[in-house]
Amino acid sequence: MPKFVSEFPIFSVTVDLVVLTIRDGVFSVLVIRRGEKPYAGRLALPGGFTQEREDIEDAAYRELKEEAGIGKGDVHLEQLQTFGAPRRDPRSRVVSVAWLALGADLPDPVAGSDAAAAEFRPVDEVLGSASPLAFDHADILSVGVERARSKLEYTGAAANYCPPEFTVGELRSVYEAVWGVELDPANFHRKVTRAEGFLSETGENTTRGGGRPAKLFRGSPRARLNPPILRD
Amino acid sequence: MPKFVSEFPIFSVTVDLVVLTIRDGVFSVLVIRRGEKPYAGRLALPGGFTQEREDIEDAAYRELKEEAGIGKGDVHLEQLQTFGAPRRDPRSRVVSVAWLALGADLPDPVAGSDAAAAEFRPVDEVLGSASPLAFDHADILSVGVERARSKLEYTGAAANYCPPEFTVGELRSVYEAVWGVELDPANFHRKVTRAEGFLSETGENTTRGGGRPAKLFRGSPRARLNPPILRD
DNA sequence: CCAAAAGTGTTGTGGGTACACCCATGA
DNA sequence: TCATGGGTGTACCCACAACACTTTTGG
Repeated sequence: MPKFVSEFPIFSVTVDLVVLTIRDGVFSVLVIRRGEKPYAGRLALPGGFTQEREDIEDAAYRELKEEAGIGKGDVHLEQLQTFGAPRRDPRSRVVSVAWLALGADLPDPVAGSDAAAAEFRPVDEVLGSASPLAFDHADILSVGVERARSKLEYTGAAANYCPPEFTVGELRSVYEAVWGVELDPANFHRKVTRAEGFLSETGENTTRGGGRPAKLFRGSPRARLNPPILRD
Repeated sequence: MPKFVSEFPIFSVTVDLVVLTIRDGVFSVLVIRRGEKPYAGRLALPGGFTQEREDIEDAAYRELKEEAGIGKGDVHLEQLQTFGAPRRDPRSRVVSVAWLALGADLPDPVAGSDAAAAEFRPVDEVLGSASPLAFDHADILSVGVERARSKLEYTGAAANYCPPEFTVGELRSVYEAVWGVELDPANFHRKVTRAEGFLSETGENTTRGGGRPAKLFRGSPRARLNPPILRD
Protein backbone atom coordinates (compact mmCIF):
# COMPACT_ATOMS: atom_id res chain seq x y z
CA MET A 1 0.00 0.00 0.00
CA PRO A 2 1.49 3.37 -0.97
CA LYS A 3 2.11 5.97 1.71
CA PHE A 4 1.76 9.69 1.21
CA VAL A 5 3.16 12.30 3.60
CA SER A 6 2.22 15.96 3.89
CA GLU A 7 2.78 18.91 6.19
CA PHE A 8 -0.74 20.20 5.53
CA PRO A 9 -4.05 18.66 6.56
CA ILE A 10 -4.81 15.70 4.37
CA PHE A 11 -7.88 15.59 2.19
CA SER A 12 -9.07 13.05 -0.28
CA VAL A 13 -10.88 14.39 -3.30
CA THR A 14 -13.56 12.28 -4.90
CA VAL A 15 -15.92 12.82 -7.77
CA ASP A 16 -19.59 11.87 -7.59
CA LEU A 17 -21.77 11.66 -10.65
CA VAL A 18 -25.40 12.57 -11.21
CA VAL A 19 -26.05 10.83 -14.53
CA LEU A 20 -29.47 11.73 -15.90
CA THR A 21 -31.27 10.39 -18.91
CA ILE A 22 -34.74 9.56 -20.10
CA ARG A 23 -35.67 5.89 -20.30
CA ASP A 24 -39.05 5.00 -21.76
CA GLY A 25 -40.26 8.52 -21.12
CA VAL A 26 -39.16 8.50 -17.49
CA PHE A 27 -36.56 10.90 -16.10
CA SER A 28 -33.97 8.56 -14.61
CA VAL A 29 -30.72 8.60 -12.66
CA LEU A 30 -27.85 6.13 -12.58
CA VAL A 31 -27.31 4.52 -9.19
CA ILE A 32 -25.14 1.71 -7.92
CA ARG A 33 -25.72 -0.78 -5.15
CA ARG A 34 -22.91 -0.49 -2.64
CA GLY A 35 -21.09 -3.72 -1.84
CA GLU A 36 -18.85 -2.44 0.93
CA LYS A 37 -19.10 -0.61 4.19
CA PRO A 38 -20.06 2.00 5.01
CA TYR A 39 -23.64 1.94 3.76
CA ALA A 40 -23.23 -1.59 2.37
CA GLY A 41 -26.29 -2.64 0.39
CA ARG A 42 -27.55 0.91 0.01
CA LEU A 43 -27.97 2.74 -3.25
CA ALA A 44 -25.45 5.45 -4.05
CA LEU A 45 -24.29 7.67 -6.85
CA PRO A 46 -21.37 6.38 -8.89
CA GLY A 47 -18.03 7.98 -8.15
CA GLY A 48 -14.53 7.46 -6.85
CA PHE A 49 -11.20 8.93 -5.88
CA THR A 50 -9.34 11.45 -7.94
CA GLN A 51 -5.81 10.33 -8.70
CA GLU A 52 -2.61 12.08 -7.88
CA ARG A 53 -1.92 13.79 -11.20
CA GLU A 54 -5.40 13.72 -12.63
CA ASP A 55 -7.58 16.70 -13.45
CA ILE A 56 -10.84 16.50 -11.54
CA GLU A 57 -12.80 16.66 -14.78
CA ASP A 58 -10.79 13.74 -16.16
CA ALA A 59 -11.54 11.84 -12.99
CA ALA A 60 -15.24 12.35 -13.61
CA TYR A 61 -14.95 11.02 -17.16
CA ARG A 62 -12.87 8.09 -15.97
CA GLU A 63 -15.40 7.05 -13.35
CA LEU A 64 -18.16 7.44 -15.91
CA LYS A 65 -16.32 4.93 -18.09
CA GLU A 66 -15.36 2.55 -15.32
CA GLU A 67 -18.64 2.45 -13.47
CA ALA A 68 -21.12 2.81 -16.31
CA GLY A 69 -19.32 2.18 -19.57
CA ILE A 70 -20.15 5.69 -20.72
CA GLY A 71 -17.66 7.41 -23.00
CA LYS A 72 -16.72 11.06 -23.32
CA GLY A 73 -18.83 11.64 -26.42
CA ASP A 74 -21.94 10.06 -24.95
CA VAL A 75 -22.82 12.76 -22.44
CA HIS A 76 -22.68 16.42 -21.65
CA LEU A 77 -20.68 16.83 -18.43
CA GLU A 78 -20.61 19.89 -16.20
CA GLN A 79 -19.53 20.60 -12.69
CA LEU A 80 -22.33 20.77 -10.18
CA GLN A 81 -21.16 21.63 -6.69
CA THR A 82 -18.61 20.55 -4.13
CA PHE A 83 -19.59 18.89 -0.88
CA GLY A 84 -17.11 19.18 1.94
CA ALA A 85 -18.74 18.78 5.34
CA PRO A 86 -16.16 17.31 7.75
CA ARG A 87 -18.13 14.15 8.61
CA ARG A 88 -19.79 13.41 5.30
CA ASP A 89 -17.68 10.25 4.97
CA PRO A 90 -17.19 8.43 8.27
CA ARG A 91 -13.84 6.98 7.20
CA SER A 92 -11.79 10.10 6.55
CA ARG A 93 -11.92 13.67 5.39
CA VAL A 94 -13.28 13.51 1.89
CA VAL A 95 -14.24 16.45 -0.25
CA SER A 96 -16.41 15.45 -3.17
CA VAL A 97 -16.77 17.37 -6.40
CA ALA A 98 -20.16 16.48 -7.86
CA TRP A 99 -20.75 16.44 -11.61
CA LEU A 100 -23.86 16.46 -13.73
CA ALA A 101 -23.91 14.22 -16.81
CA LEU A 102 -26.77 14.38 -19.31
CA GLY A 103 -27.18 11.82 -22.05
CA ALA A 104 -29.57 10.38 -24.59
CA ASP A 105 -31.01 6.99 -23.81
CA LEU A 106 -27.87 5.42 -22.38
CA PRO A 107 -26.98 1.74 -22.58
CA ASP A 108 -27.76 -0.51 -19.68
CA PRO A 109 -24.47 -0.56 -17.85
CA VAL A 110 -23.43 -4.23 -17.83
CA ALA A 111 -19.98 -3.91 -19.34
CA GLY A 112 -17.23 -3.42 -16.77
CA SER A 113 -16.87 -5.25 -13.50
CA ASP A 114 -17.67 -2.17 -11.44
CA ALA A 115 -20.64 -1.48 -13.62
CA ALA A 116 -22.37 -4.72 -12.75
CA ALA A 117 -24.23 -3.13 -9.88
CA ALA A 118 -25.22 -0.01 -11.80
CA GLU A 119 -28.68 0.71 -13.15
CA PHE A 120 -31.01 3.53 -14.05
CA ARG A 121 -33.90 4.26 -11.74
CA PRO A 122 -36.64 6.87 -11.99
CA VAL A 123 -35.56 10.10 -10.31
CA ASP A 124 -38.81 10.43 -8.36
CA GLU A 125 -38.48 6.93 -7.02
CA VAL A 126 -34.92 7.45 -5.84
CA LEU A 127 -35.59 10.83 -4.25
CA GLY A 128 -38.77 9.70 -2.60
CA SER A 129 -37.45 6.35 -1.64
CA ALA A 130 -37.95 4.66 1.67
CA SER A 131 -34.34 3.48 1.36
CA PRO A 132 -32.44 6.70 0.98
CA LEU A 133 -29.12 7.09 -0.79
CA ALA A 134 -25.80 6.58 0.99
CA PHE A 135 -23.72 9.47 2.39
CA ASP A 136 -25.08 12.89 1.40
CA HIS A 137 -25.94 11.61 -2.06
CA ALA A 138 -29.60 12.54 -1.73
CA ASP A 139 -28.53 16.17 -1.34
CA ILE A 140 -26.24 15.88 -4.32
CA LEU A 141 -28.98 14.34 -6.43
CA SER A 142 -31.42 17.06 -5.46
CA VAL A 143 -29.00 19.75 -6.53
CA GLY A 144 -28.35 17.93 -9.77
CA VAL A 145 -32.00 17.44 -10.61
CA GLU A 146 -32.84 21.05 -9.90
CA ARG A 147 -29.95 22.20 -12.07
CA ALA A 148 -31.03 19.87 -14.87
CA ARG A 149 -34.58 21.18 -14.68
CA SER A 150 -33.62 24.82 -14.69
CA LYS A 151 -31.20 24.38 -17.56
CA LEU A 152 -34.13 23.52 -19.79
CA GLU A 153 -35.57 26.96 -19.24
CA TYR A 154 -32.72 29.02 -20.56
CA THR A 155 -30.58 26.72 -22.69
CA GLY A 156 -30.74 24.05 -25.35
CA ALA A 157 -29.78 21.41 -22.79
CA ALA A 158 -32.82 19.30 -23.66
CA ALA A 159 -31.02 18.21 -26.81
CA ASN A 160 -28.60 16.29 -24.61
CA TYR A 161 -31.36 13.80 -23.88
CA CYS A 162 -32.06 13.26 -27.57
CA PRO A 163 -30.25 11.42 -30.34
CA PRO A 164 -28.22 13.62 -32.71
CA GLU A 165 -31.25 14.16 -34.91
CA PHE A 166 -34.67 14.48 -33.38
CA THR A 167 -38.14 15.84 -33.95
CA VAL A 168 -39.81 18.71 -32.16
CA GLY A 169 -42.16 16.21 -30.58
CA GLU A 170 -39.27 14.24 -29.15
CA LEU A 171 -37.80 17.41 -27.76
CA ARG A 172 -41.11 18.29 -26.19
CA SER A 173 -41.33 14.91 -24.54
CA VAL A 174 -37.99 15.66 -22.88
CA TYR A 175 -39.43 18.77 -21.28
CA GLU A 176 -42.49 16.86 -20.22
CA ALA A 177 -40.49 14.03 -18.67
CA VAL A 178 -37.98 16.24 -16.87
CA TRP A 179 -40.49 18.76 -15.60
CA GLY A 180 -43.37 16.37 -15.11
CA VAL A 181 -45.82 18.56 -16.98
CA GLU A 182 -47.73 18.58 -20.25
CA LEU A 183 -47.00 21.26 -22.81
CA ASP A 184 -49.12 22.47 -25.69
CA PRO A 185 -47.61 20.86 -28.81
CA ALA A 186 -48.55 23.72 -31.12
CA ASN A 187 -47.10 26.50 -28.99
CA PHE A 188 -44.02 24.50 -28.12
CA HIS A 189 -43.37 23.91 -31.78
CA ARG A 190 -43.52 27.58 -32.66
CA LYS A 191 -41.42 28.54 -29.69
CA VAL A 192 -38.45 26.29 -30.34
CA THR A 193 -38.44 26.58 -34.12
CA ARG A 194 -38.44 30.36 -33.93
CA ALA A 195 -35.73 30.72 -31.29
CA GLU A 196 -32.67 31.94 -33.15
CA GLY A 197 -29.76 29.50 -33.28
CA PHE A 198 -31.56 26.87 -31.25
CA LEU A 199 -32.52 24.25 -33.81
CA SER A 200 -31.20 23.62 -37.30
CA GLU A 201 -33.16 21.66 -39.88
CA THR A 202 -31.50 18.64 -41.39
CA GLY A 203 -33.89 18.51 -44.34
CA GLU A 204 -34.77 14.92 -43.49
CA ASN A 205 -38.10 13.62 -42.31
CA THR A 206 -39.06 10.71 -40.16
CA THR A 207 -42.18 8.78 -39.45
CA ARG A 208 -41.13 7.03 -36.28
CA GLY A 209 -43.98 7.39 -33.85
CA GLY A 210 -46.77 7.32 -36.40
CA GLY A 211 -48.78 10.22 -37.73
CA ARG A 212 -47.61 12.82 -40.17
CA PRO A 213 -43.86 12.69 -40.88
CA ALA A 214 -41.91 15.15 -38.78
CA LYS A 215 -38.93 17.23 -39.74
CA LEU A 216 -35.65 16.25 -38.17
CA PHE A 217 -33.51 18.81 -36.39
CA ARG A 218 -30.11 19.07 -34.83
CA GLY A 219 -29.80 20.84 -31.50
CA SER A 220 -27.31 23.22 -29.99
CA PRO A 221 -27.05 22.04 -26.40
CA ARG A 222 -24.91 25.03 -25.46
CA ALA A 223 -27.15 27.60 -27.10
CA ARG A 224 -28.94 30.09 -24.93
CA LEU A 225 -32.70 29.95 -25.39
CA ASN A 226 -34.13 33.43 -25.70
CA PRO A 227 -36.82 34.05 -24.73
CA PRO A 228 -36.77 31.28 -22.15
CA ILE A 229 -39.42 28.64 -21.60
CA LEU A 230 -40.46 29.29 -18.03
CA ARG A 231 -41.82 26.67 -15.70
CA ASP A 232 -43.69 29.12 -13.35
CA MET B 1 5.93 21.13 11.54
CA PRO B 2 3.10 18.60 11.74
CA LYS B 3 3.22 15.52 9.56
CA PHE B 4 0.16 13.85 8.06
CA VAL B 5 0.23 10.38 6.52
CA SER B 6 -2.30 8.80 4.16
CA GLU B 7 -2.70 5.76 1.97
CA PHE B 8 -4.58 7.77 -0.66
CA PRO B 9 -3.23 10.54 -2.88
CA ILE B 10 -2.84 13.71 -0.87
CA PHE B 11 -4.70 16.86 -1.74
CA SER B 12 -4.81 20.21 -0.10
CA VAL B 13 -8.14 21.99 -0.24
CA THR B 14 -8.19 25.76 -0.32
CA VAL B 15 -10.93 28.33 -0.60
CA ASP B 16 -10.66 31.33 -2.88
CA LEU B 17 -12.99 34.27 -2.60
CA VAL B 18 -14.54 36.50 -5.22
CA VAL B 19 -15.77 39.38 -3.07
CA LEU B 20 -17.85 41.82 -5.08
CA THR B 21 -19.31 45.13 -4.06
CA ILE B 22 -20.08 48.52 -5.51
CA ARG B 23 -17.80 51.40 -4.49
CA ASP B 24 -18.72 54.88 -5.67
CA GLY B 25 -20.86 53.39 -8.39
CA VAL B 26 -18.14 51.07 -9.65
CA PHE B 27 -18.45 47.30 -9.62
CA SER B 28 -15.39 46.22 -7.63
CA VAL B 29 -13.59 43.13 -6.45
CA LEU B 30 -11.40 42.52 -3.42
CA VAL B 31 -7.80 41.62 -4.26
CA ILE B 32 -4.63 41.22 -2.25
CA ARG B 33 -1.05 41.89 -3.14
CA ARG B 34 0.94 38.68 -2.72
CA GLY B 35 3.99 38.95 -0.50
CA GLU B 36 5.41 35.47 -1.04
CA LYS B 37 6.41 33.18 -3.83
CA PRO B 38 5.02 31.98 -6.10
CA TYR B 39 3.66 35.05 -7.88
CA ALA B 40 5.19 37.40 -5.30
CA GLY B 41 4.07 40.98 -5.89
CA ARG B 42 1.16 39.95 -8.09
CA LEU B 43 -2.48 40.57 -7.33
CA ALA B 44 -4.56 37.59 -6.25
CA LEU B 45 -7.91 36.71 -4.81
CA PRO B 46 -8.04 36.31 -1.04
CA GLY B 47 -8.13 32.74 0.20
CA GLY B 48 -6.37 30.07 2.17
CA PHE B 49 -6.21 26.49 3.33
CA THR B 50 -9.15 24.60 4.73
CA GLN B 51 -8.41 23.15 8.11
CA GLU B 52 -8.59 19.57 9.17
CA ARG B 53 -12.01 19.51 10.79
CA GLU B 54 -13.47 22.57 9.18
CA ASP B 55 -16.43 22.70 6.84
CA ILE B 56 -15.41 24.28 3.55
CA GLU B 57 -18.09 26.93 3.95
CA ASP B 58 -16.75 27.80 7.37
CA ALA B 59 -13.29 28.07 5.85
CA ALA B 60 -14.63 30.60 3.38
CA TYR B 61 -16.16 32.69 6.18
CA ARG B 62 -12.97 32.44 8.22
CA GLU B 63 -10.79 33.69 5.39
CA LEU B 64 -13.26 36.47 4.74
CA LYS B 65 -12.78 37.58 8.33
CA GLU B 66 -9.03 37.10 8.45
CA GLU B 67 -8.14 38.64 5.15
CA ALA B 68 -10.74 41.35 4.85
CA GLY B 69 -12.35 41.86 8.23
CA ILE B 70 -15.72 40.91 6.79
CA GLY B 71 -18.17 39.17 9.10
CA LYS B 72 -20.81 36.56 8.40
CA GLY B 73 -23.68 39.00 8.40
CA ASP B 74 -21.99 41.44 6.06
CA VAL B 75 -22.24 39.42 2.87
CA HIS B 76 -24.18 36.84 0.94
CA LEU B 77 -21.92 33.85 0.36
CA GLU B 78 -22.46 31.09 -2.15
CA GLN B 79 -20.32 28.41 -3.67
CA LEU B 80 -19.08 29.19 -7.13
CA GLN B 81 -17.04 26.38 -8.67
CA THR B 82 -14.11 24.14 -7.86
CA PHE B 83 -10.81 24.39 -9.67
CA GLY B 84 -8.66 21.29 -9.65
CA ALA B 85 -6.22 21.20 -12.52
CA PRO B 86 -3.13 19.24 -11.46
CA ARG B 87 -0.62 22.06 -11.98
CA ARG B 88 -2.67 25.06 -10.96
CA ASP B 89 -0.42 25.56 -7.94
CA PRO B 90 3.25 24.85 -8.68
CA ARG B 91 4.00 23.83 -5.08
CA SER B 92 1.67 20.89 -4.61
CA ARG B 93 -1.65 19.40 -5.57
CA VAL B 94 -4.21 21.94 -4.48
CA VAL B 95 -7.91 21.83 -5.20
CA SER B 96 -9.59 25.16 -4.66
CA VAL B 97 -13.25 25.69 -3.92
CA ALA B 98 -14.14 29.17 -5.10
CA TRP B 99 -16.85 31.21 -3.38
CA LEU B 100 -18.80 34.26 -4.37
CA ALA B 101 -19.42 36.91 -1.72
CA LEU B 102 -21.71 39.87 -2.40
CA GLY B 103 -21.93 42.81 -0.04
CA ALA B 104 -23.08 46.38 0.32
CA ASP B 105 -20.38 49.01 0.30
CA LEU B 106 -17.83 47.14 2.38
CA PRO B 107 -15.28 48.76 4.69
CA ASP B 108 -11.78 49.33 3.47
CA PRO B 109 -9.98 46.31 4.82
CA VAL B 110 -7.28 47.70 7.09
CA ALA B 111 -8.03 45.78 10.26
CA GLY B 112 -6.13 42.51 10.53
CA SER B 113 -2.52 41.94 9.68
CA ASP B 114 -3.35 39.78 6.66
CA ALA B 115 -5.79 42.37 5.49
CA ALA B 116 -3.17 45.07 5.18
CA ALA B 117 -2.54 44.24 1.54
CA ALA B 118 -6.20 43.92 0.64
CA GLU B 119 -8.14 46.48 -1.37
CA PHE B 120 -11.09 46.84 -3.70
CA ARG B 121 -10.38 47.44 -7.36
CA PRO B 122 -12.77 47.94 -10.29
CA VAL B 123 -13.65 44.59 -11.84
CA ASP B 124 -12.99 45.80 -15.38
CA GLU B 125 -9.56 47.06 -14.41
CA VAL B 126 -8.56 43.77 -12.77
CA LEU B 127 -9.87 41.60 -15.60
CA GLY B 128 -8.37 43.75 -18.32
CA SER B 129 -5.19 44.38 -16.45
CA ALA B 130 -1.74 44.29 -17.97
CA SER B 131 -0.64 42.61 -14.73
CA PRO B 132 -2.88 39.55 -14.56
CA LEU B 133 -3.92 37.80 -11.37
CA ALA B 134 -1.84 35.03 -9.83
CA PHE B 135 -2.56 31.31 -10.37
CA ASP B 136 -5.81 30.72 -12.26
CA HIS B 137 -7.49 33.52 -10.37
CA ALA B 138 -8.43 35.38 -13.52
CA ASP B 139 -10.53 32.37 -14.55
CA ILE B 140 -12.10 32.22 -11.12
CA LEU B 141 -12.90 35.91 -11.20
CA SER B 142 -14.46 35.61 -14.65
CA VAL B 143 -16.73 32.85 -13.48
CA GLY B 144 -17.66 34.83 -10.39
CA VAL B 145 -18.44 38.00 -12.30
CA GLU B 146 -20.56 36.18 -14.84
CA ARG B 147 -22.48 34.45 -12.06
CA ALA B 148 -23.00 37.72 -10.26
CA ARG B 149 -24.29 39.35 -13.42
CA SER B 150 -26.68 36.57 -14.30
CA LYS B 151 -28.05 36.37 -10.79
CA LEU B 152 -29.46 39.86 -11.22
CA GLU B 153 -31.67 38.62 -14.02
CA TYR B 154 -33.61 36.01 -12.13
CA THR B 155 -33.21 36.78 -8.44
CA GLY B 156 -33.26 39.57 -5.92
CA ALA B 157 -29.48 39.35 -5.54
CA ALA B 158 -29.09 43.05 -6.31
CA ALA B 159 -30.29 43.79 -2.79
CA ASN B 160 -27.06 42.28 -1.51
CA TYR B 161 -25.21 45.33 -2.80
CA CYS B 162 -27.54 47.70 -0.99
CA PRO B 163 -27.98 48.73 2.65
CA PRO B 164 -30.88 47.05 4.48
CA GLU B 165 -33.24 49.78 3.34
CA PHE B 166 -32.88 51.30 -0.06
CA THR B 167 -34.71 53.17 -2.79
CA VAL B 168 -35.69 51.89 -6.19
CA GLY B 169 -33.18 54.29 -7.69
CA GLU B 170 -30.39 52.82 -5.61
CA LEU B 171 -31.38 49.35 -6.70
CA ARG B 172 -31.37 50.45 -10.30
CA SER B 173 -27.89 51.88 -9.95
CA VAL B 174 -26.76 48.42 -8.83
CA TYR B 175 -27.99 46.91 -12.08
CA GLU B 176 -26.36 49.70 -14.03
CA ALA B 177 -23.00 49.30 -12.29
CA VAL B 178 -22.91 45.50 -12.47
CA TRP B 179 -24.12 45.23 -16.04
CA GLY B 180 -22.54 48.41 -17.33
CA VAL B 181 -25.73 49.62 -18.96
CA GLU B 182 -28.34 52.33 -18.48
CA LEU B 183 -31.89 51.35 -17.64
CA ASP B 184 -35.08 53.34 -18.03
CA PRO B 185 -35.96 54.57 -14.51
CA ALA B 186 -39.70 54.52 -15.12
CA ASN B 187 -39.92 51.00 -16.48
CA PHE B 188 -37.47 49.66 -13.92
CA HIS B 189 -39.55 51.14 -11.15
CA ARG B 190 -42.75 49.48 -12.32
CA LYS B 191 -41.01 46.20 -12.91
CA VAL B 192 -39.47 45.73 -9.49
CA THR B 193 -42.33 47.19 -7.49
CA ARG B 194 -44.83 44.90 -9.19
CA ALA B 195 -42.83 41.69 -8.92
CA GLU B 196 -44.52 39.64 -6.23
CA GLY B 197 -42.51 39.14 -3.05
CA PHE B 198 -39.53 41.03 -4.35
CA LEU B 199 -39.66 44.32 -2.46
CA SER B 200 -41.48 45.28 0.70
CA GLU B 201 -42.21 48.89 1.60
CA THR B 202 -40.96 50.16 4.91
CA GLY B 203 -43.29 53.16 4.94
CA GLU B 204 -40.32 55.48 5.36
CA ASN B 205 -39.08 58.03 2.88
CA THR B 206 -35.66 59.45 2.23
CA THR B 207 -34.28 62.42 0.41
CA ARG B 208 -30.67 61.35 0.14
CA GLY B 209 -29.59 62.04 -3.40
CA GLY B 210 -31.74 65.09 -3.95
CA GLY B 211 -34.96 65.34 -5.88
CA ARG B 212 -38.33 64.11 -4.79
CA PRO B 213 -38.24 61.93 -1.66
CA ALA B 214 -38.22 58.24 -2.44
CA LYS B 215 -39.90 55.39 -0.66
CA LEU B 216 -37.62 53.00 1.17
CA PHE B 217 -37.85 49.28 0.60
CA ARG B 218 -36.42 46.11 2.01
CA GLY B 219 -35.28 43.43 -0.40
CA SER B 220 -35.48 39.68 -0.49
CA PRO B 221 -32.09 38.64 -1.84
CA ARG B 222 -33.18 35.02 -2.13
CA ALA B 223 -36.45 35.75 -3.91
CA ARG B 224 -36.88 34.62 -7.45
CA LEU B 225 -37.67 37.48 -9.79
CA ASN B 226 -40.49 36.58 -12.11
CA PRO B 227 -40.62 37.66 -14.82
CA PRO B 228 -36.88 38.15 -15.06
CA ILE B 229 -35.05 41.29 -16.12
CA LEU B 230 -33.14 40.13 -19.16
CA ARG B 231 -29.87 41.61 -20.32
CA ASP B 232 -30.13 40.52 -24.01
C1' DC C 1 -38.09 80.25 -10.13
C1' DC C 2 -35.03 75.87 -11.81
C1' DA C 3 -32.83 71.29 -11.37
C1' DA C 4 -33.18 66.69 -10.10
C1' DA C 5 -34.99 62.50 -9.03
C1' DA C 6 -39.54 59.88 -8.11
C1' DG C 7 -43.24 58.08 -9.90
C1' DT C 8 -47.56 57.58 -13.31
C1' DG C 9 -49.88 57.39 -17.96
C1' DT C 10 -50.11 55.98 -22.59
C1' DT C 11 -49.32 53.69 -26.79
C1' DG C 12 -47.43 50.46 -30.04
C1' DT C 13 -45.35 45.96 -30.45
C1' DG C 14 -44.27 41.29 -29.64
C1' DG C 15 -44.70 36.93 -27.18
C1' DG C 16 -47.66 33.76 -24.53
C1' DT C 17 -51.93 30.85 -24.05
C1' DA C 18 -55.76 28.53 -25.65
C1' DC C 19 -57.87 26.26 -29.03
C1' DA C 20 -59.69 25.62 -33.74
C1' DC C 21 -58.15 23.76 -37.77
C1' DC C 22 -55.62 21.57 -41.66
C1' DC C 23 -51.75 18.12 -43.27
C1' DA C 24 -49.56 13.67 -44.19
C1' DT C 25 -48.79 9.35 -43.06
C1' DG C 26 -49.99 4.09 -41.47
C1' DA C 27 -53.44 0.76 -40.73
C1' DT D 1 -62.08 5.26 -43.80
C1' DC D 2 -60.03 6.52 -39.06
C1' DA D 3 -56.39 7.45 -35.74
C1' DT D 4 -52.20 9.78 -34.81
C1' DG D 5 -49.09 13.09 -34.34
C1' DG D 6 -47.16 17.38 -37.19
C1' DG D 7 -47.80 21.85 -38.00
C1' DT D 8 -50.44 26.60 -38.94
C1' DG D 9 -53.88 30.36 -37.91
C1' DT D 10 -56.14 33.30 -34.90
C1' DA D 11 -57.84 35.96 -31.04
C1' DC D 12 -57.12 37.65 -26.56
C1' DC D 13 -54.09 39.10 -23.04
C1' DC D 14 -50.13 40.70 -20.73
C1' DA D 15 -45.44 42.52 -20.52
C1' DC D 16 -42.31 45.53 -22.19
C1' DA D 17 -39.92 49.62 -24.45
C1' DA D 18 -40.23 54.32 -25.37
C1' DC D 19 -41.30 58.58 -23.92
C1' DA D 20 -44.45 62.28 -22.35
C1' DC D 21 -45.87 63.98 -18.21
C1' DT D 22 -46.80 65.10 -13.20
C1' DT D 23 -44.99 65.23 -8.30
C1' DT D 24 -42.03 66.67 -4.54
C1' DT D 25 -38.16 67.97 -2.70
C1' DG D 26 -33.54 71.31 -2.39
C1' DG D 27 -31.26 75.39 -3.81
